[in-house]
Amino acid sequence: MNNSLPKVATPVGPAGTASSRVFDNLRKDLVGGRFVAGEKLAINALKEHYQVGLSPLREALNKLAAYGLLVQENQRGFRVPKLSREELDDIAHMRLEMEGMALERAIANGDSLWEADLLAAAHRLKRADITLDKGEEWERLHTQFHRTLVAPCGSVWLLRFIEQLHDQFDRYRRLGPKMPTIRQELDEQHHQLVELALQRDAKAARELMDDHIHKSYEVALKRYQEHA
Amino acid sequence: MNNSLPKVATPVGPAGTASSRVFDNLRKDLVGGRFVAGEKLAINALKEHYQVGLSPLREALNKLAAYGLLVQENQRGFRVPKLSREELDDIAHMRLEMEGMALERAIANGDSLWEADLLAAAHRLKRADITLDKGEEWERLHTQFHRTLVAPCGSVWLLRFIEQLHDQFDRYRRLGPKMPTIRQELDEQHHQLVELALQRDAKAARELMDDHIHKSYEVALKRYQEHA
DNA sequence: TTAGACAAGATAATCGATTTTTTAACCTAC
DNA sequence: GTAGGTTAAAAAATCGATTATCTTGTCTAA
Repeated sequence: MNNSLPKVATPVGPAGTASSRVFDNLRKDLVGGRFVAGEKLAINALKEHYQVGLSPLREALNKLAAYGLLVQENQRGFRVPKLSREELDDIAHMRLEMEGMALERAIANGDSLWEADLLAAAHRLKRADITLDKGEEWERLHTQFHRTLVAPCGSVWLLRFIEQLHDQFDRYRRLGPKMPTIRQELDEQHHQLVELALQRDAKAARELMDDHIHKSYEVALKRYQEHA
Repeated sequence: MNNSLPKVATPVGPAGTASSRVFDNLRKDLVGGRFVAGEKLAINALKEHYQVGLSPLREALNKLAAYGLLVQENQRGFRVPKLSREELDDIAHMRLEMEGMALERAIANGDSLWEADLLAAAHRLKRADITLDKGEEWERLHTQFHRTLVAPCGSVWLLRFIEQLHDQFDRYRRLGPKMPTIRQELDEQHHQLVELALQRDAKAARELMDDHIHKSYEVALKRYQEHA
């Protein structure tokens, strides 16, 4: 086969449409706390910032509103949702229920490929942590680790909800700077979770997951309270 | 006060923006089965059908995609999601977990205003059924009843997920024509649910809710299997 | 025949400009 | 001073047209 002129290529292109690109970037920035909660978005400024036209930008904003990372009010644009203690409690509580459920099911269903993925994800996460990266890459790997952990739970909708809750939770967790002490503790738990998962100890794994979410919750709460 | 020239009025107008109007209509039509699963949407045809311009229509489509009632593929538009036995099972299973949880919490939290709302919602639903309405109104009241039942569960996110699951579930349930026999049975359960809720019998209520969802699931499954 | 190339038509995505609505500032009458 | 009203500016929503991409049918060469 002659490959002098690769037909379509773009095998790992930076995604197709302007709309999807700005959606990804906005989502990252909203979750990462680069907007202040309650703020009204200045669409023209966003247009410049993300270097897109009005139409793709508005389409991205609409998607984010349906996803819950923005609030849309008829005729008066888009806002970043407010933060509240009540909502943080709600999100954490839902994470407890849903990730616990998902983890138990994943441990029941996961095959050996899953075990390998899990070890790999945990290892990548640990290395990124050692590297003391600026954080963005650690966040990506952290998300990926938790995603992998529950991936074989067997429910597409459960995974979808969990992902949504993570994004919401991270709006609180990522309000402030890193807290090295507790972070170490949480990192330790990641590895323990892998071990328990490999041992197929669903009960212990769920208890540890509960504790993990509890500790994360305390971090998020502290940051929320210290925030303003 | 002189009311010769009512200034702004529109106190209960048919919603503000073209985008939100077409979103509501499309959502209703998608849930009600007026599109065939897997179908690719012809945007120009929709523009005519819903009498809107391209921009508000696309914004609505984007929101519906983020919500899960449409699938968006880069550069090739929007499709109605396929139906599958696996997904129906998933949705039903998630409904069991989440509505059960919500009902228990609602029974723990609900006040006397809730009791009144619940009785009212159940009564309206029963009357609509007697009227043998074309169905659209019954559907609205049915949704409203289930929403009321779990409303005071205390979790905004749980309610949000349940609503999303209902929309998805209804894509299956509303595939075919009504089934009067089983419908009667399900209607009966609505009233029993109210009774158990008023008695604050969380355990029995949850069991009945499980059964209710199971029966609905069987209806939906049958319709899915008979469908094509 | 059939895989690949090509062109024409259809559709999706985006842009630039217009229309509509809200917001803010100012004014006036009580 | 303050409620109500007017208007100018700003912002949101929408439109009409353009650009980019995909799809389909046809043709050619092996």
